[in-house]
Amino acid sequence: MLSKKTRYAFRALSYLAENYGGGPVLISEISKEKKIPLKFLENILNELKKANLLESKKGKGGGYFLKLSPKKINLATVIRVINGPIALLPCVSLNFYEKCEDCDEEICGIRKVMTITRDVTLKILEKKTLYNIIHASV
Amino acid sequence: MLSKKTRYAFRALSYLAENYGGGPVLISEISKEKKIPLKFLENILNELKKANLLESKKGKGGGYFLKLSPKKINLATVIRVINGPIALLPCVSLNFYEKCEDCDEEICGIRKVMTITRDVTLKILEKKTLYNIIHASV
DNA sequence: TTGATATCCTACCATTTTAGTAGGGGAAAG
DNA sequence: CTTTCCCCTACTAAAATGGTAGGATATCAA
Repeated sequence: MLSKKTRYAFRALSYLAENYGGGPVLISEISKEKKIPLKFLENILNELKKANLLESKKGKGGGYFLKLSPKKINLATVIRVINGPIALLPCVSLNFYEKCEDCDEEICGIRKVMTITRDVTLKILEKKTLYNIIHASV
Repeated sequence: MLSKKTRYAFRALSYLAENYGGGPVLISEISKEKKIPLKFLENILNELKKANLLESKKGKGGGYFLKLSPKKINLATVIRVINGPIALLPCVSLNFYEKCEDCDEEICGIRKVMTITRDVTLKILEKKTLYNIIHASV
């Protein structure tokens, strides 16, 4: 399951996507509108910034805004930044790979299934973007 | 990601699947062969038993064995018993559903994507069984 | 019927992760 | 040079994870 933090991230990003092109948005505004604890949100937005999804501006008239168009930010990227691996096993993860002990990867049956699972999941999460989630009714 | 406990469960079940039809297998044997901490494994096998996947026999000649054929135990079931929900969000889970606050499910874009993701994942995990993972090379 | 064998059950515990909070520092605008 | 607002470090409570300990209970077999 995705952490609460990740769900907050999606909500915040949706809000920023809706305001894309409209200049910086205050943390406090997002916090209020999307009901996300302010200081926690501060943290989340900063991580997203470090991951190059957001940009920020300090001082008056400052705030956060999307660095890329909502169509160019896919859900897999967001999940990886805030939540971590998408694969169900470390030995199957593309971005967080870790070898598993006591297991021959060549013949491991679980690994094979989890690889397939990862692939179909990624096919969706990498294709769907912030644009898709704010225009879901279409 | 699946917990270590879930991975232990899969390893133990694979062993029991390989020994299917050969009578009860000792916890201590599985523990030794699959390098799983004994008391922790005890716990896991008991949960699987309560979920009707295993049967057990006490006393001499006792142990654990699969209640159903390896072809009838699918991976989704095992994951749900030991790990919990398969969906990425509670509001999208079939077996562990929980309503999310501040979200209209009818129009929630994230929910829509996560529903699709759940469906493709389940399609695989419900189809693949213990038989598949012990005969992966085929 | 008693002892050995093996699962069952309850409770505990250390470590890590999650979900925050607190408070000051530092850049930018005016 | 002050106000606004992001940036950064540190702390903390609660829950989840990954186990351990030890006795209760059922079964078999001599």
